[in-house]
Amino acid sequence: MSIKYAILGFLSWKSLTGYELKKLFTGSETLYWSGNNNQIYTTLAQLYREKLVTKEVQHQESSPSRKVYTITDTGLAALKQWLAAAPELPQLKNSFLIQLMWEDQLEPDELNALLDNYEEELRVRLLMVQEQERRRKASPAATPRTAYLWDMIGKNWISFYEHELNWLRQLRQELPNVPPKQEGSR
Amino acid sequence: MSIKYAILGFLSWKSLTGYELKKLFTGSETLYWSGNNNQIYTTLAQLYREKLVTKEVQHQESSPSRKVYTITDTGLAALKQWLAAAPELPQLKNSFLIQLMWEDQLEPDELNALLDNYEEELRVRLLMVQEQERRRKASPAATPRTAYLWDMIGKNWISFYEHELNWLRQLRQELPNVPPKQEGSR
DNA sequence: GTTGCCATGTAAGGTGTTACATGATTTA
DNA sequence: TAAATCATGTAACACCTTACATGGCAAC
Repeated sequence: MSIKYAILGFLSWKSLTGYELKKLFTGSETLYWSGNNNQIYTTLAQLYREKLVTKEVQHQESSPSRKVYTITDTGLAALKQWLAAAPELPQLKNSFLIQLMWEDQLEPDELNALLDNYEEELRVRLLMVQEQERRRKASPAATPRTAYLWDMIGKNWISFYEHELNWLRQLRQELPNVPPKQEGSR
Repeated sequence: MSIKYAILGFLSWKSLTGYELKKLFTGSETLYWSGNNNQIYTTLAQLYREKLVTKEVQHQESSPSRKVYTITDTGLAALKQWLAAAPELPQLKNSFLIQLMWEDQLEPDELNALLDNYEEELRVRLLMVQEQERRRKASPAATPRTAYLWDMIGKNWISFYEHELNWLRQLRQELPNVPPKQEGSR
């Protein structure tokens, strides 16, 4: 349940509304919930129940009242404890690799179309992440250390996709040299 | 819902029981459900309802009767369609990167302990995956092409963890040169 | 006039994990 | 005598996504 701590993290910098948090999540690869407002609003309600945040309701004539959330001392303590807690390993789910496992059952041109498709999607995503990074770097960071860490997080993502692309290119280069499938080899 | 097609994939090679499938899933990084028998048994029931597989019950005196599942022609067609379908991008969830986002709030020695911990876990996992690969390569593959593809899938995983380790080492090398956090910089 | 921004939420459904339940046989 | 293997499954819960619902205001 790291969305809880991601929210506390942002609130440790400054008080925010659910909507502002949603915008911060949107367009971040790392915060993979990416603007899923359901989880943001329900998690905020949960944090409020657990007294890790306080809520200030700002009534407005027009449309819903803004709810500004502020982290409590208990919240800060909970955040700090999580920050120091044993990290989990990354969780990578790549259904493309599952497809590849039985790719032998496809015709060469079908496979080629599949690989084209995957390569194209990877390239588009890489460009998106690079663009995101460029924009993020433009906004100032709290400390040089934070700036460095966020840069490294961005690099992690960029090189993840670059790496996947390189792997794919190697595969596409070598595959024609591998004896093709035998017909009726089921 | 790719577990459905992963099961059909295995059944396209030979008929299997739920228990045998469970063993095939266990210890595969790619098949990330890794021995979650709940999903295997429920998915098999679903595949049976959808007539993508047939079931042969083998009664045994002692303990539950084995249920051997066989793929149908409809099942083979469904599998082939999925194999040719547009691949999804990999989905990477790395809560360690989320922790890093606010690591500024930790003391240098706490951060160091965290990085130690992550590096160690990565190294252990890398060894596990390499060992898995070594064992998998020992068992014969259906076709040279399948062998090649499975090798590439293994390489993808190994280099994923190697890559993450390299990134971490770079971070640990550069971090001491970055000005430390300012006290009370909340 | 349609799109986008502000701002909150609910409902439903899909996916995934962990624990529980049973019980015989084999291996250490 | 304890454990692992064979073999099936259920229950509860956690997590995540998508769609729905409302409605004013500003910009193009």
